[in-house]
Amino acid sequence: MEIVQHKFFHQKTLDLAKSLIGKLLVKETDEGTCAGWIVETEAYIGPGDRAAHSFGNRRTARTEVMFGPPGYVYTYVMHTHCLVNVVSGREGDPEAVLIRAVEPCEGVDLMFERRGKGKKRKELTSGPGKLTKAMGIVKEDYGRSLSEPPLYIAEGREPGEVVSGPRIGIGNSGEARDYPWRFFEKNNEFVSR
DNA sequence: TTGACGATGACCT
DNA sequence: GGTCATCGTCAAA
Repeated sequence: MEIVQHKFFHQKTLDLAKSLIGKLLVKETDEGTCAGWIVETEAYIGPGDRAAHSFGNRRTARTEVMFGPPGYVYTYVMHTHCLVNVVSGREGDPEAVLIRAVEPCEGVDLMFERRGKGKKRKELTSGPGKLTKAMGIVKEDYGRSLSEPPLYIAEGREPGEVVSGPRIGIGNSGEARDYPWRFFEKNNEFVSR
């Protein structure tokens, strides 16, 4: 598995969100290694994005990592689930890319064990909360570098056609709700919704 | 301290 | 399509 060059993270957040499609998200644990091709992402650009946790440069213990340099992990706990983001933007710019869905590549048996044997393959990683559970990504991964094990981004495959659209689940966020900042691989069955 | 509130998913009808 | 589980984070008291 070839880890991406660190400079890969040094591009505009919207470009990074699109570039991540087709890359591999890899997590190594004591139980084994899981990897999946990224098929769906969303960009969150703090300063002017009402839907982002870092809207208006709001800086708290939780959003702190987004103010640092790109290429680090921002995990967020939602109800009983955990969501994973890639920190983007220059140091001082609180931007991030949410990974919403991946297609299983390696460690599929382990994913079934974590998600439940009875599940369909398609149900394994077709959502932001599902993929973290399938791959064993936890809130303790907050702040890790994505350029080294146990959690990293690796070169993957050439994606099919990548299209964009409005983001999901951000309800009452003013104009930001309609920004086409969600990117996904067209006709891929692992894309959520 | 406390209370309100989700970038969701699973299960119900 | 609707409900609810259930918990960290944040801001106010």
